[in-house]
Amino acid sequence: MAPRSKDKRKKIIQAATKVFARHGFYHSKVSEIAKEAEVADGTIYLYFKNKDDLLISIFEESMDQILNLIRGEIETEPDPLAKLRRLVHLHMSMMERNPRLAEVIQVELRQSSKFMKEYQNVKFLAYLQVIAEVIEEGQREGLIHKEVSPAVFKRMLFGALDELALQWVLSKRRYSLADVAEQVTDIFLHGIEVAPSTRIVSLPGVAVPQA
Amino acid sequence: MAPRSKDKRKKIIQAATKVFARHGFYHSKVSEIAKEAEVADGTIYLYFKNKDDLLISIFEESMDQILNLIRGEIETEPDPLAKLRRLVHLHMSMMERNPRLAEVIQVELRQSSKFMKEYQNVKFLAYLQVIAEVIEEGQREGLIHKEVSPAVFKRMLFGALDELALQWVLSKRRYSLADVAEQVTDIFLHGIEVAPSTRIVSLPGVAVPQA
Amino acid sequence: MAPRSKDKRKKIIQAATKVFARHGFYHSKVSEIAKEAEVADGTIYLYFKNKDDLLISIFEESMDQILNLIRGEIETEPDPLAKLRRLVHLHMSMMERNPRLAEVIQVELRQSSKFMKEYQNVKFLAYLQVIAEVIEEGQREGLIHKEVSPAVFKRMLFGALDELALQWVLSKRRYSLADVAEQVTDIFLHGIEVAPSTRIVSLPGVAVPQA
Amino acid sequence: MAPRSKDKRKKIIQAATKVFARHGFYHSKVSEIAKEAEVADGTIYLYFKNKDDLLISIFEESMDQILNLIRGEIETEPDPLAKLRRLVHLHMSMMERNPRLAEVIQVELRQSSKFMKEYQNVKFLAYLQVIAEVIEEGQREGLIHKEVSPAVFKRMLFGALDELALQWVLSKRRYSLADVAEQVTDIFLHGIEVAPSTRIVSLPGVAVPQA
DNA sequence: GATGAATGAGCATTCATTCAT
DNA sequence: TATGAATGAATGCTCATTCAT
Repeated sequence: MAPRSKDKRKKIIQAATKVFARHGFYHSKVSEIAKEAEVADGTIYLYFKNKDDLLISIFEESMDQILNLIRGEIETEPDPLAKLRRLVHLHMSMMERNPRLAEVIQVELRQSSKFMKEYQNVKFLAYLQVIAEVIEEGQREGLIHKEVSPAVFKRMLFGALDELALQWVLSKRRYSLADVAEQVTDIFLHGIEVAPSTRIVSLPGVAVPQA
Repeated sequence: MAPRSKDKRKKIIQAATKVFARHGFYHSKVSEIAKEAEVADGTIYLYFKNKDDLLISIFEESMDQILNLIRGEIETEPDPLAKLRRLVHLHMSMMERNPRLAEVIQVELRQSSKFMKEYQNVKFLAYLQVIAEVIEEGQREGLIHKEVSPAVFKRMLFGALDELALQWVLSKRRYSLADVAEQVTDIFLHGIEVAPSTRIVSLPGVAVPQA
Repeated sequence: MAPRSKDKRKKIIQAATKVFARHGFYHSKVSEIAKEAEVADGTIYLYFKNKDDLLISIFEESMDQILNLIRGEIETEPDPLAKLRRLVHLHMSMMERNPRLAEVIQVELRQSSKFMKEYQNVKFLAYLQVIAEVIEEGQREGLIHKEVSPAVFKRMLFGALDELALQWVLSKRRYSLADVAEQVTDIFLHGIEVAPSTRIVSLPGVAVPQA
Repeated sequence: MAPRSKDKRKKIIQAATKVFARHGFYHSKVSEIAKEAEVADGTIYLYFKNKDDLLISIFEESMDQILNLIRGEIETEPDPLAKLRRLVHLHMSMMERNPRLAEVIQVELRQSSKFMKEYQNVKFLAYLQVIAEVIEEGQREGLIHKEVSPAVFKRMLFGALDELALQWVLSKRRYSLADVAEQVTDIFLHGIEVAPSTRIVSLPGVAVPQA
């Protein structure tokens, strides 16, 4: 029952990621995944319960890796604000380095969230929790406003990153996601509003110095 | 097109929204939509090219409505910041009032953006453009930082709203989205960081006044 | 939902009977049945729930016909013994006239009795019941021994007829089943034992008159 | 073949009998048989050509045993009629002692007779032949009517026994087959008809002595 | 001999779409 | 316009069998 090799499982996961990214989950054929992985159709079923399980496994294992990487990396940052900046940067650069995985996660996660309603996406929730914890830490240290709800913020941030990564994927990755990451952090940390005290009213016909 | 026909088309759109929300696009059967709309299976093909076209039409028409509503409503607001606040609020309350439509847009939009890569989702882009224009207006008026890229911001904001609405849909709508809208605006407008000048270091054992 | 024609259903039943007789239930392909019936594969599923249902329907409808025929025919017979003789004859001649149906019933009934354990084969039981009732009638009229259990006898008779019909089917129907029917009735009615009183002991070397 | 191998073959046969009885031939998996026999899947193919061969072997070997047993046992009986009675009794008690084997023979034999049309079921034919020989012997001795065709009778008897045993198996073996055996012999030996000379007409209102 | 991971042919069933009425 | 019976292409999954170890 225990399949012979770890390699084969990995090859199937990689092939499935590739194929799902190419055609989308529903339009992907198990036989194409098998061909891509250079195994027989039936072999896939030695490692995965069914096609759905394959998709779920891609998520779980990717999320697990991302989670571990991020947890390790942000630990070394000096304060919660720096951690947040680092987290955003890591998220985007991981997507940038694994565009096919990005595509699957971006495009299929929503779809799957439907058929995985019962399935508790533990890994994904853990990922969001990392964000929430950084916020809470920042609040305890007086660096982040107490009014900010960690539960709302974690989803806002993820949603923003997710949408930007999707756009990047769909645009055929023609620009740098890392640059985008900077802007995201700036906006979330400072907001977009010019503070009223420093505001300079722009009057028509009058040249104004730019901030 | 006779008025009678307009009704039928509308009934089909509504039935499809209901059914797509219930089962997701791929698991929805045309025959079930027909039954729900109280028309024959074949009748659907008199109004829509195929199943995909049905999904696209739901988007287009909903987006159109949302777009028109938002454009009209924000026009009356005094300044770009108020417009932004109003836009966020409208987005969320529309979702709140049309949960089934919300579900289709939230859950199926991503999926569809994949299989409809060629199809340019004009209405959706127009919606994003409204956001960008408000930002540009704010920047011209000196109310919004010049460094903020409207192109990036519009997707960040949409992504954040989208994710929060999805969460709300999946949570079976147990809380108020309108309340969430407030928090979103606050964070985007003010950021989450406590300004260094006003920062109060929290020292153990020393009671500190809260901001 | 209600399919257009009675004819189509009948054609499918006949095609299935043919194909099941040719290859056996498990080796028959739905697509071959469809081809034989000159309908599309999917059409079969408008009339039958699935492949099993097709087999069950063949049984039910055949049994129903046989049952009705037999009930009508034996009614006209003067006494229970004549009814029994007629019943056996009818059973065999029906098989003889519908060899393919015979093959399905003979060969697949047993197999199916396995997967139809839950399914109560009402028609078959009704058929057996007809036999039992004739026996009971004969016992009331003093024509049949009281010790004979109708419940046992009905299965004995059916088993005997069934086995003989099977053999006839498998032998490529090279002899007359009607003739066999006569022998069956004789044996069941008179037994095989020569009554002791009329017994003539056969002595070696002594010619004995044959009965 | 080493003694060790004989054991393994036997274990496989027994496991297969068990599994076939449980699920029927077509729904039984070779892997389940292997598990039941505590051998590897591949091992089965060292002893049997394929799954069909496994079924055939069960028949052949069981029939062989039954045949030898019956031949030995009936030899000691004084006359053909006693031999017949004994044969029926032995058949039923063997089934009663090996219900799983009974199930396979009863339920799967028919099915198999189909897909094994080429395969001549020599052992089964030999079994039937034993019956025929007893009849012929009885006819030579003047104990059995000359008109009875041994070829027809052997199948009638087998069919009756088979059907009764099947019914017993399907009824979850809730009654004694040995008792049934008695009735079968009585009916076949004496018939069911009350001899006209001894017939007592049952008149309403008149008490009649029961035979 | 024994193993069990790997193979891949095989097939029932679904459902979007058509078209005769 | 409207119908809905008929179509038939499309595919996930099973499991008997093989063969390298």
